[in-house]
Amino acid sequence: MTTSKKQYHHGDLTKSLLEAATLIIKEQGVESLSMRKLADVVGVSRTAPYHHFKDKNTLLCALAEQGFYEQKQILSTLMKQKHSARERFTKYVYLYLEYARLHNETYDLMYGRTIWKAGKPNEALKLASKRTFKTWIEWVEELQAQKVLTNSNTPLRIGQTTWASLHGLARLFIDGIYLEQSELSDMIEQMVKNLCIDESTSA
Amino acid sequence: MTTSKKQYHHGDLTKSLLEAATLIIKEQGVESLSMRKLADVVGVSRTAPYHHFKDKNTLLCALAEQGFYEQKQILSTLMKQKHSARERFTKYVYLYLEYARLHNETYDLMYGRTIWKAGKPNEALKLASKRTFKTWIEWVEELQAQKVLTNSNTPLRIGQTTWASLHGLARLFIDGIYLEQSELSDMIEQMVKNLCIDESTSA
DNA sequence: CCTTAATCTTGACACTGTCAAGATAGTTTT
DNA sequence: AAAACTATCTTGACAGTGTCAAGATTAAGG
Repeated sequence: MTTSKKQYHHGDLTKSLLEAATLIIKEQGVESLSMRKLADVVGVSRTAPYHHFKDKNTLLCALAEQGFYEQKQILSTLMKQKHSARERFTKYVYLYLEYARLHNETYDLMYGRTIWKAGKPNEALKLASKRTFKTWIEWVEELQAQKVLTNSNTPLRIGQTTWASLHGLARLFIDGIYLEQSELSDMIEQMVKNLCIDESTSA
Repeated sequence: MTTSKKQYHHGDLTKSLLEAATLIIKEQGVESLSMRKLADVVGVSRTAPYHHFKDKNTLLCALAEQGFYEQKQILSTLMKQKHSARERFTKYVYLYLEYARLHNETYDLMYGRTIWKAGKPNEALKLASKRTFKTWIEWVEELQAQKVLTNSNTPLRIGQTTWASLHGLARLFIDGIYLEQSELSDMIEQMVKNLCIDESTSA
């Protein structure tokens, strides 16, 4: 697909594998990604991928890792925007759910049990997730100072519970439990109301 | 295990399978439950279970279904208790997370993608989940009337978002992302604050 | 007692992850 | 340029999975 078919050496298999895997999970779901099919798609023998990823789990970790970079990017961008703090937070909630919806299979790898419970997360993955989380907590601290999020607890705790709420909403949608896509934005609005300090107080 | 070893007919295989499966997922996780191992544990040939459950998926649906009955039980019990509405709600949040923690593998089947996305949920399962959800929404309506939950939206919407928040917290714990069990009750308290109307208002 | 229906078993197939050993092709050293 | 080395890829194999088709065994009903 990438280069001519009959090369013994592929060129950059690692990269090709990640790209193909990303595409497969997006179109067919994580559960139908197999090392063998992946190898076949890339045009290489069944075990070739094992010279680039120790495990299937390691491959999945790499995919999840990418997701964390993207998500951290979203965060950083939003933190630096003009607009009011409250507007930016609201926008973030929208973006968070949009990310989850658009990259739902990656999202599942990032926060699902496939890696975090069953398989064991990579060191690289742990690091990436920690960094993203840290960025989030820093923003929460700002948002507390700006009277968008409550001050009734530490940034860590508020960050955890707020994120948990977003995560829950995301999961219900991407796991196919809330099906009505049309109700999503309504729920988001309500969620924001739950999470933020009453608007009249901050104004 | 249940009866003497050499019976050709097992007695009540359906029941034995469910019991054994429940035990296996509790001790080893859903992902390491296989039809063949299950059959072996119960002392029967590999394909015998297929005369009682069309699919592996169907078996899993049955397990999830049981979970919904238990959860509805918790709900109903709590709705009828004395105490103030707010106390009961707080208690429910604790119980919800306790259930998720104690039966984390069942919880995953109930609300996870294994069934709802990958496999297809049973009719029986859909019904059970709908009933439980309906009970929940009814209670939310009461709680709104009693000024515990906000009135700023319909019972359905408030029920959805509130539940999403609980679900998110539950998931982060059972999927092994928040690991500190000690922080749980602190998070629960904060979550309740987020979800409920300010205490001073309702008093 | 003999038929019928319920229940369970054996064999088989296609698929999975992964290991060990060998093949191939660039790279480096002599 | 020849030889040694190393990175990369392949073939073969094994144990495990879900599940189907066909046959064996036993309980229940007439």
